[in-house]
Amino acid sequence: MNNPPDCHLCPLRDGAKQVVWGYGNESSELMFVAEAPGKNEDIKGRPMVGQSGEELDKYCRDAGIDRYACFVDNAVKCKPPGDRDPKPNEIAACSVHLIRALRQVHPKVVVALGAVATKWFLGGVSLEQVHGIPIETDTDPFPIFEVGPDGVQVLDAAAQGEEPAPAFIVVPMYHPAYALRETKMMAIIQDDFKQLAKILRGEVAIGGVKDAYPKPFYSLAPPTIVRIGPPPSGLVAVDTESAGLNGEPWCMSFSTTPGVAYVIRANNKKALAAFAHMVDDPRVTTILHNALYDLPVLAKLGIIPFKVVDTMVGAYNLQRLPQGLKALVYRLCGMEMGSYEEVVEPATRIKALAYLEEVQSHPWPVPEPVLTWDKGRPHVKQPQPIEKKAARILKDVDEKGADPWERWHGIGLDEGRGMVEGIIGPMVPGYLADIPEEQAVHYAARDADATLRIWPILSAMLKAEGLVDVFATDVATIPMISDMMVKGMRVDKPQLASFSKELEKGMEGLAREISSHIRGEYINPDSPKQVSELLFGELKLKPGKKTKGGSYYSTDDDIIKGLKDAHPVVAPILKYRELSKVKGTYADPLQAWADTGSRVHTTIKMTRTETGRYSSADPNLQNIPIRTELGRLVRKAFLASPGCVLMSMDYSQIEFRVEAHVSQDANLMRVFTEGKDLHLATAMDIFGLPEHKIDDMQHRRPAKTAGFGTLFDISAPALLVQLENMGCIGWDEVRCQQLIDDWFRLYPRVKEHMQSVYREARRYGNVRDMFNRMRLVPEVKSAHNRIIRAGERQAGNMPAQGGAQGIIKKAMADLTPLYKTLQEEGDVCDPLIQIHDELVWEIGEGILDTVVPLFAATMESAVRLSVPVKVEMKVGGNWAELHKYQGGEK
DNA sequence: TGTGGCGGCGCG
DNA sequence: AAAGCGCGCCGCCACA
Repeated sequence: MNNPPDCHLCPLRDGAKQVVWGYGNESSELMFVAEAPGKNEDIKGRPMVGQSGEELDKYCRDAGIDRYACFVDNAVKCKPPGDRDPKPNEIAACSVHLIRALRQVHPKVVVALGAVATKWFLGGVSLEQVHGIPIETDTDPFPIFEVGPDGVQVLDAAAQGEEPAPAFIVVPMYHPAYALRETKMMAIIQDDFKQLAKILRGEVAIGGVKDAYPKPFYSLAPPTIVRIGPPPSGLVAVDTESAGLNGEPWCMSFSTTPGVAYVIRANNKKALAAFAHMVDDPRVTTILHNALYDLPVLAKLGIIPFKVVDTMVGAYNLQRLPQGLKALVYRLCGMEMGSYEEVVEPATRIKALAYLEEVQSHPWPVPEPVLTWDKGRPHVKQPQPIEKKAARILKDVDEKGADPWERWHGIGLDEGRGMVEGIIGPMVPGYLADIPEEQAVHYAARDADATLRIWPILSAMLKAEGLVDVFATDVATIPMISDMMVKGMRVDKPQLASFSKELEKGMEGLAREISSHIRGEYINPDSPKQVSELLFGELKLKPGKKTKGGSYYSTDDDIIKGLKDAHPVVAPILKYRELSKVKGTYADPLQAWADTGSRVHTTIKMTRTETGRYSSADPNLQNIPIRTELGRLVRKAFLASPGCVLMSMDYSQIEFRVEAHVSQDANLMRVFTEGKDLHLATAMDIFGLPEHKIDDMQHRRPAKTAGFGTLFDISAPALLVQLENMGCIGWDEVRCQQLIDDWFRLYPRVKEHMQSVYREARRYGNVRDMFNRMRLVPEVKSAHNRIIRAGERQAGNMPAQGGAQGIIKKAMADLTPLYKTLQEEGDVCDPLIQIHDELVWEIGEGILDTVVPLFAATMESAVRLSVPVKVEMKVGGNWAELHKYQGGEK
């Protein structure tokens, strides 16, 4: 390669040790182009030789590709400082070198590793959409250039008498370095390398899947729609679009034939009624993409489908597909979709500007000064008046083309935006209603078309992967999950408000107490860094581990709890943290989340976790405090409605029961069939003591902790930390290791089962739980031991966590017709939230005697295991004070 | 001024 | 050498 001796085309060279030129076989048909050198590359002068280089090697080897027979280069040849992304001007300046390499090597296939390289070759495409898809470049994408004193000059190739650069195939991929951070991405990269091998063998169509219906027909539904009958296929894909402040439905769209879709406007009552009748039919399956969003909207339109499937859930079950409709349908059907934001953007912009003009033209109250912290000292800051902020945004829109919507929402609610929105209402985005109807109809219809087209493909993939039952179970829980979100949980707003005040007072007192212990210096107890400098710097206390970043010593609870006796400042710091957490995460936000009826509505995500669990967000109702007295005061503010009680149904020891079932360990199974307390029985056995000699702290708690640890493959040092934390005395690493060994000696098949799961993971790169739910563990095929071990632990935990989820999901499906029937009969029986092994309900007092035994029996018989399944039922007026249900209560 | 990573911590 | 699974959210702080 005729590289220049050095290069100063951009400022990056000044901070780099050397220019890292492309390297390798210059007559290779395959070339890799990554982003920029990192630390290792900068030292060694070769591209992709650090950790991500090793990762690249491994993926290549596993796919049968010889990386060392290839040419490897970067889009940018000098290491950016601090490993930041290279800037556009740096990339542009460095292009001359990449073009030279491409012309010299003239590869047939170029792998673009990462977003920067992909953008260089293909422009602004989404990697989520196009990764692994071979795309042909233009005939001669690379101009001849000349580097002169004025910079880079592009010359006309033909005029220079040069041959045009030969066309080649670009395969965009995620960068291995990204996979090292987000190890789940390894699955996608590994798949793409397998795909690359096929591309090299000429087995893959260039450009990906072709859109089979490039000229679709989308339209407002004709008047004859009122006579619509069930489609011959029994399949109808449906989507909804909302507009207006309260998310009022604007239309729904449907498709029963690929490439054809219709839109029914929300005001077309007759057509909606006809459609509602059509889908309320056992012969018709309604296909939705993200049913949890659409079902409540459809309900508002009077449409309650008889049978629903969800393509987003299908994509989730398959694990290696994008969940967004746009990327999904591009990859599966080659169909291109405009984004909603793009479609409504012009309207959003117009409305935002008008809003900001109004804000700017009013005088607003001067904001109160805010107390902040600056280098450990309190500091009073005078926030900018909100009308000034609005003016600033308008100016930036004019001068820099800023996005007015984004900028306004970048202002914190407590920075004036909340006040303004309280008075003139929030800024309203553009809706489909605000753009020309033809465009709106096209956009809305296309989603239904896309959903219909992906369904048969997903359906076949689910079948091929043995995931039909898993999918069916997930889909069967949709109605209950949807109801939970719509119903919400009742909170006592005044109680939360006064609690917050008390917490604030408490925090002030603690902050004073903390500062009284140090030499006139203030610290912000909310700052881990300042706390660390105080404890381990000024006070010279004995530090534990460093933080992950390594810049200072960790101050987490586990570490500094043990320092309470070493210095009196430690205790108030920990207490302050507890108060701060409760106030900032629960007491304050929950008030704000509550609707006018004092109910908080969470968003439950069915497609988020690796193990099949649900997650809850905005607000998260799955992590309301329970373990400390103070935290329970938050829980106490969750109330039952008048005439109702809260009911909690909790699977007892469900993960261990699942483990007993899947491992078939005789001892573990006996514990449960004989109805014993697992951890007590374990402690008696391990310590060789009769029950009356078992001490909780000395025996049962260690056995319990070790037991839970085995499900995660805990290490002896980690177990030691746990035990010491709980106040168990006399443990060391050796004894902890012994305890773990003893646990497994007592339940030997559990260990064998875990090891067989590791083998399964290493062999297939994925593991299945007892319901055949699949979890990918691409980590086991990493080049790095630490990551492989983490992958194995994740794999080992999947059968228990996934299995437990499978059981409660089946129970939820079984309970759905029961509670729906009660509701139809006029009773109050509402599911509120699922917390992994627990369901919380709001139940009319009068029907408790019916509901408790019926629901308990339903949950306990949802699946048949080799051991009994037990449920604990508790009721009460608030969520903190539940008691075992005895029956016969009022 | 706005953003994202990190430390820390709430739950199962 | 590091050595615990699964989540979401808060405040701080470095950085652009």
